[in-house]
Amino acid sequence: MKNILSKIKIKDIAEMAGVSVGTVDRVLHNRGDVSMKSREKVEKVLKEINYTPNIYASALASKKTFSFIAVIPAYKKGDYWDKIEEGIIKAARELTDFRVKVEILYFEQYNIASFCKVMETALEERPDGILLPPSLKSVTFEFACKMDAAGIPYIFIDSRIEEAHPLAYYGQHSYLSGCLAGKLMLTEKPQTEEIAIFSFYHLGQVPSNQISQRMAGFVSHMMEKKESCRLHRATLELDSPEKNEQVMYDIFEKNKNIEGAVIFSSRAYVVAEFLKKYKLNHITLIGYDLLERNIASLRNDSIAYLIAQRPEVQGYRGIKALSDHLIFKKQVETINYMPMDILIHKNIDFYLGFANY
Amino acid sequence: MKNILSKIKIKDIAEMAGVSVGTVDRVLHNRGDVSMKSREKVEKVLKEINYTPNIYASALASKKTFSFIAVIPAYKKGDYWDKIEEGIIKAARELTDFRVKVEILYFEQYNIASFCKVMETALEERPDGILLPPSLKSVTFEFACKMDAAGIPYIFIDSRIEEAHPLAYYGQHSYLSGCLAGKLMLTEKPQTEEIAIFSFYHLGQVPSNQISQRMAGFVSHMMEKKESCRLHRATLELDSPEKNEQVMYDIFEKNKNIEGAVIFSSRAYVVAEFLKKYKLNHITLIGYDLLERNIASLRNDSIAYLIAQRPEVQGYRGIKALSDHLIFKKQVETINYMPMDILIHKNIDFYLGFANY
DNA sequence: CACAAATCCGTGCGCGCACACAAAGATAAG
DNA sequence: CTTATCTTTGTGTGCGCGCACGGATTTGTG
Repeated sequence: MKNILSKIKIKDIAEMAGVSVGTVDRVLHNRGDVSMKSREKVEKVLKEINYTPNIYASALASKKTFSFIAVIPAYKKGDYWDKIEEGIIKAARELTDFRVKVEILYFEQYNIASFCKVMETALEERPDGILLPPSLKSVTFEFACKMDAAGIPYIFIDSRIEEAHPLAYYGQHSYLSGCLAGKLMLTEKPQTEEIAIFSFYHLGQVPSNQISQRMAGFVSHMMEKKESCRLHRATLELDSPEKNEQVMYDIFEKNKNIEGAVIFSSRAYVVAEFLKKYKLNHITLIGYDLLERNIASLRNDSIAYLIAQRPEVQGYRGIKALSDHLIFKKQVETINYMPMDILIHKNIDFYLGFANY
Repeated sequence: MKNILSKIKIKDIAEMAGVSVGTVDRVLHNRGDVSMKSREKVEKVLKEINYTPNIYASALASKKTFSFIAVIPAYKKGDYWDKIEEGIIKAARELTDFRVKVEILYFEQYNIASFCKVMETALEERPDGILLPPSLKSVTFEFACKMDAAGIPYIFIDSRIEEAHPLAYYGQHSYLSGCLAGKLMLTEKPQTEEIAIFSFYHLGQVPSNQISQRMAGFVSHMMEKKESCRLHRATLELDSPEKNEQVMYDIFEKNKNIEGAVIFSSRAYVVAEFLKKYKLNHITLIGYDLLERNIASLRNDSIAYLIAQRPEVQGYRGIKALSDHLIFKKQVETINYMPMDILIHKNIDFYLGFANY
């Protein structure tokens, strides 16, 4: 009864194989200096039993230290990246007893020069692993190659670059999340013939793959299921509330038949707050991500659906993937699409009240 | 730079306080035999620094062993309880190095005598913690009292009994998940005036709180939002496919205007497969839980929505709550409602492809 | 055949902690 | 002041493992 609890340990293996623990250790970590005969004896035993080392004892005894670097955009509180960082920090805490240090470096979002600079410093530190969201494809790919060359495993979060070879990717399937938005729109407004699509854009900014792919998915779904539907596109700007208000006013004024609106960035609240202000509550708005202002708008019904992608889990699992690979020698799955969580007024509270880790 | 990695240890505290490690240990675990003077010295240091013990070293050194018992219904593969057990086993694996043994005992679902018998044996084993889904209220409450008296912490999963005092509860808010079903139904079929509600029932069975509360939530939502809507209730039986088919045939034949159907148990596939067979694809069906046959029906569009509640997470967190409480001395949240995940054809694959732990 | 070099292997220490045990100090009783 | 008793404190051992060092065995060389 009791010995269910005590796992097989190296000492047991040594006895079974008729060698010393040192030899078993050398075989397990195959660091040489073992004769064929002993190696075979040990390997035979290993094949028979199912040895799983006590990773805690192992970490305790190990003198190796690890340093990971997470490179993410500087963010404001309540932002999408805030959640990502939350997950990174949670993972970091759990790993301190394994001698892992996680450093977070920030770059200016949409600014490619800033991204490059931060990545350079990250590489200079020669960390054991790096976590980053891809930026401009060509540039990111260059860094990916450098990391490959330096033998530094790296994790992509948020979005993905096909050409690179990260240890793992954690993020949404952007295109299909766009289709999902389309599907939700048609469920909510099966009859509608006109829909508004808003994008944020700023001159000189790096466009987001993520967002353009969502849009592509949405458009393709609409084309397929309701070809007759007209899509009105409009562009908003960061930090230009008056201008944005004008843009929205124009589009909704000119096209009274619009019954639905979508916004593929995480700033749906900009549109939501406009709809609220002008009491356009016949318009179904669909957005992405659980920013605080988005949630508020979901609660007051100016947003109908939010599609979420568990950013905190992306950060958490990203870091964990590095430690699984480097420390615990576990196989890690390469492509990890996040669930596309559908949040509405009715279920948001339970979602928020729950830690997704 | 490097010493960020090395945390404060007991030895450090001992030096700072000018006592030996033994004394610090005695203060930390307050097991007496410490003079006021030394205690104060140590506590002063503890207040200044933020000591977090290395739980792995601690577990390694500790001679304590723990035994948990999980009491769950016997299930068939692919069932809801299969997922729960999956989570329990995952947690158990992670805890073996902490000298935790988890034993799973099965009772016959809906059979109160069987439940009692299994609970008796569980109690006789005097485990350190018990995890169980409440059965009949009065009976479960009695066992709860016994466990309280014996000082055995217990976890409720799946559903909840207000009167008892479990260490924690993990499960859905049944009533509100019923409301959610109502909301989804009205989104999908805003015009419908007739809806069918199916229940499973068997003579002598213990009725499920879970299910009746979901129904209550659904009905109340419909009453509030669309009073005119007529709800047709019908009862199905386990293992009576022909009889069930007759019941369904009758209800849909007699009420040609029915455009929606709901089923609050996890066996939506029974209705779904009927709808598929008779090509009643104008009927929107809403069900619960990701049984394999439900998923198949979601994929072939005979189920429109499935509401899921992360059963594997319930099992996992339930066991983890016991170890958090008993071993790691962490505070555990008492009421933990699971997110109400909304699954449709478009997002099911990503949900299934992802481990929710 | 002696001795050096190379290969192989066992032992011992320490990671941070829990816990037992013995030592030392304080107090009481004679 | 001595001895017995109780209180308080320090030290030592081992949990399972990684790792280094030194010893044992084999092989090679003159």
